[in-house]
Amino acid sequence: MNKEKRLQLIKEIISGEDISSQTELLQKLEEKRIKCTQATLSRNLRQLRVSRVPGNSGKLKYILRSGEHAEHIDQEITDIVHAVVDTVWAQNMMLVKTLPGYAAAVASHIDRSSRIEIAGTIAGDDTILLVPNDNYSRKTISKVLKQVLPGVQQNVK
Amino acid sequence: MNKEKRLQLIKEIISGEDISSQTELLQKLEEKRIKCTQATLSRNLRQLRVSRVPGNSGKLKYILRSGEHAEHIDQEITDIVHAVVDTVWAQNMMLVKTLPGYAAAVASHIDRSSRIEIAGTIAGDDTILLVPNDNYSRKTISKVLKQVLPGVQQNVK
DNA sequence: AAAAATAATGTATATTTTTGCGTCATTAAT
DNA sequence: ATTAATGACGCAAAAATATACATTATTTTT
Repeated sequence: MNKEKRLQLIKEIISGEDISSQTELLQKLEEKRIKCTQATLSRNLRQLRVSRVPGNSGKLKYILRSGEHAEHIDQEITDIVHAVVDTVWAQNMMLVKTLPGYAAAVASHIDRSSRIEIAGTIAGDDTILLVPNDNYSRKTISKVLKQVLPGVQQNVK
Repeated sequence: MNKEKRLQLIKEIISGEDISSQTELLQKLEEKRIKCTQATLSRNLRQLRVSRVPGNSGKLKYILRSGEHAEHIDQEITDIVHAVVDTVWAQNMMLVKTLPGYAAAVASHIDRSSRIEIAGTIAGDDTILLVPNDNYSRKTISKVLKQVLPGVQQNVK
């Protein structure tokens, strides 16, 4: 089982070419030796907030909602992560502290992960306010952030 | 037969409330004495570039695609209200999404209303976090915002 | 004004997506 | 170390959407 890898690949594929059905995406994944069922894809796409929109040609295609213009997340991850200094919970929201001037970059990175668990972020200079969507626990959010910002230590409680 | 009217109504309905299926939309239309079939809706939605996206709650909903907003971007915004793209509730706070770069201006506008119901706002580039004071309901806050930013459509639920 | 071309629509159906449920795996709690 | 809780997944069925085809309306051309 390698969900993370699959999610990453899904993002890459749909932002790289026009995919119009889950079955089609399934095949593309299979070419990369990643197998799952269409049902799983349906769930994954929701989690990534991928949506199917009428493209310019009129044909339907999948797009990353918040990451339309952005490139996929790649090697830079590790760099960005180093800017994170601390994470704190308050009022059911997470405060992510960064090195001065890095908040925007990290927030943008979080935004582009398009995770459904996150309602939105607001970045100042060295602090990010991360607002979870309703009904997601701190624990869940922490997990998500762990995926989005691998290696960052978190104070869950 | 009155396609134009129907298209207009579709836009109004889906931007005013959360609709999650064409059948549901069909019923809303019928309430307004506009009748057609699901097949026609499917075609109309494509024409309007409406798409179905996983909303914050995880549930699917129809939205008018960014083409609209994109047009706005080039234009000069005369009324600050027009910069507001969407409002979302999460964690008992309201997220006000704006066109890129407009959050500060809109937030400032909200602040200057000095409404007691609002504890404060924090603005990023295109998102405002509006923090209500304790013991004010979502509904109340929505009403306040309606007064402060007249004409902005809100999804209360 | 008739004919021809184009657009809109409904019906029935095909295609696609979503979901309830059972199972197995992973993680947390006792 | 067990047991409980959570998450991921496949399968199959349900739900939802898209479309081929036929028909009717609308517009354009002659």
